[in-house]
Amino acid sequence: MIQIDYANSESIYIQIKENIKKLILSGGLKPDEMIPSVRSLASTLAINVNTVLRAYKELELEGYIYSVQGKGNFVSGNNNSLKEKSVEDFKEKLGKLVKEADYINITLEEFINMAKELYSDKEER
Amino acid sequence: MIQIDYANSESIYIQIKENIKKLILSGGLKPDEMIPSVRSLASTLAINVNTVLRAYKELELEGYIYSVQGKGNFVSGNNNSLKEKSVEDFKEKLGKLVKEADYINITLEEFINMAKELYSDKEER
Amino acid sequence: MIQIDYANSESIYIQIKENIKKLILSGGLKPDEMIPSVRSLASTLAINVNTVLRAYKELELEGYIYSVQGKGNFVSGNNNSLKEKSVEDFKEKLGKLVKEADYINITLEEFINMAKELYSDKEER
Amino acid sequence: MIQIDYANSESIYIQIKENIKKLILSGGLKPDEMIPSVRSLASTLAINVNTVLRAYKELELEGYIYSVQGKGNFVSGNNNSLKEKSVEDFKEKLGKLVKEADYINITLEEFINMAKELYSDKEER
DNA sequence: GTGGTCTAGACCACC
DNA sequence: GTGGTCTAGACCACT
Repeated sequence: MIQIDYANSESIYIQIKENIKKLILSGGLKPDEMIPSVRSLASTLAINVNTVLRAYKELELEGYIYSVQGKGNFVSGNNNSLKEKSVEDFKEKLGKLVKEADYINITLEEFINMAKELYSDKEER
Repeated sequence: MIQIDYANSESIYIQIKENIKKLILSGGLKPDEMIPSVRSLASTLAINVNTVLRAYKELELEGYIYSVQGKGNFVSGNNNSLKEKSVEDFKEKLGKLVKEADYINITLEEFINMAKELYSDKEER
Repeated sequence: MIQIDYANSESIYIQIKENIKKLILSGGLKPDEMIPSVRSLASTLAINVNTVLRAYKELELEGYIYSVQGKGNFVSGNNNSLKEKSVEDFKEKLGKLVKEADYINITLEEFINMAKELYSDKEER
Repeated sequence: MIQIDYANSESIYIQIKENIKKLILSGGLKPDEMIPSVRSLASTLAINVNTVLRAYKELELEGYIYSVQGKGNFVSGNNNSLKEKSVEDFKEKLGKLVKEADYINITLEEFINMAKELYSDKEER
């Protein structure tokens, strides 16, 4: 369910955060569903408990999950505001990429064609 | 010519690297043109010589520039392979973004519309 | 495990790099094995932390190792592409040496004889 | 006759030295033949006079050339001892390469085959 | 504990 | 003047 790539330069807690965010936004984790306990996830991934704790704490601060003392951590219910925020984040990233495309002289047409290709690549899978 | 954003979380030497890469790829710096000396750039940006040196060293390792003892640092000549590499890097980033779009249910049409908007934003500037 | 020759004109960080490259290519260091921490190696060799850091950073850029924040530096997994690259590098060096042999009128036979001698020297050791 | 590669990490005066050494050892420059004057070579290569001076001074120290005040620099006559020395240097380099071949598991057969190939490549040219 | 960034300053080699 | 190496030490982030 959650995977860590040690060769990735991103720190472990960030990878956990991103992983869970994606699961929530894609619907893999439903509202009020329980996510793995800090200790079980730490032992599954063979990492330190503190690392998982930090990821969960930040997810809570950002509104993705809520924690219930003595019971566990659960997916937050108000998905809509989260989606909006993530769409905005996405647009910002797209904006940066468009700027970058400009530097290496990639036209809008080329950009769209690449995107189409990559989209259809996914569907074939 | 080169600017540093201290509010940016990227480290200084990475910002210098990216800055110069873009200048080279966009044609702002021509092959065999000399780039600012480590000392002059360091004093202009009010940073340490070693920080600039580090950025330049990595640019050299990646093939963007070459350095001549006692003379300075110069833009590398083989621009074509660099462009190819940067287009590939770009495609990889686009691929990641497309995956992300999938998580938040952004369709190809929506994606393309956003891209078009962002492209025209640029032209208006 | 790693040794520095101060009489050698090569700089310290280059010697560390070459040393570790050889250990990885010869199999002395296995994939995903941890290499000495920057601080421990620095104190063992009685050199500055930054010098080790620099060697490790370049090894990472060249794909020989990967670094994990807070954990350490580890041998990269994709040994095959590294071996290919090192064989190519080797061929290039051999090519230069053959050219040089030409300048001083060393024939192919003489060249091969020298090589045979040097190879058997090794085995006797 | 003499060429400088600015993208080469070797310093310019070393490149000039090596270039002239090769010309002498290969017979391109005969004993007592005059080599280009410091000033003419400097202007031909568009480099500083001091750089050429340094190269010539070292070549003189190593016995490859001799200089006559007011007349110029000339190829040394005692080629034999120079050849011997260069053969020894060559053997040392070959020794290092053989060691390196060992690290990446290149056998004597493979080594010889590569050398043969590279030798015949030359002849075809 | 681990790695990563930056500074200040020294010293060397090359042009 | 140019780049390159190394040191010592500070401070930060991550596990």
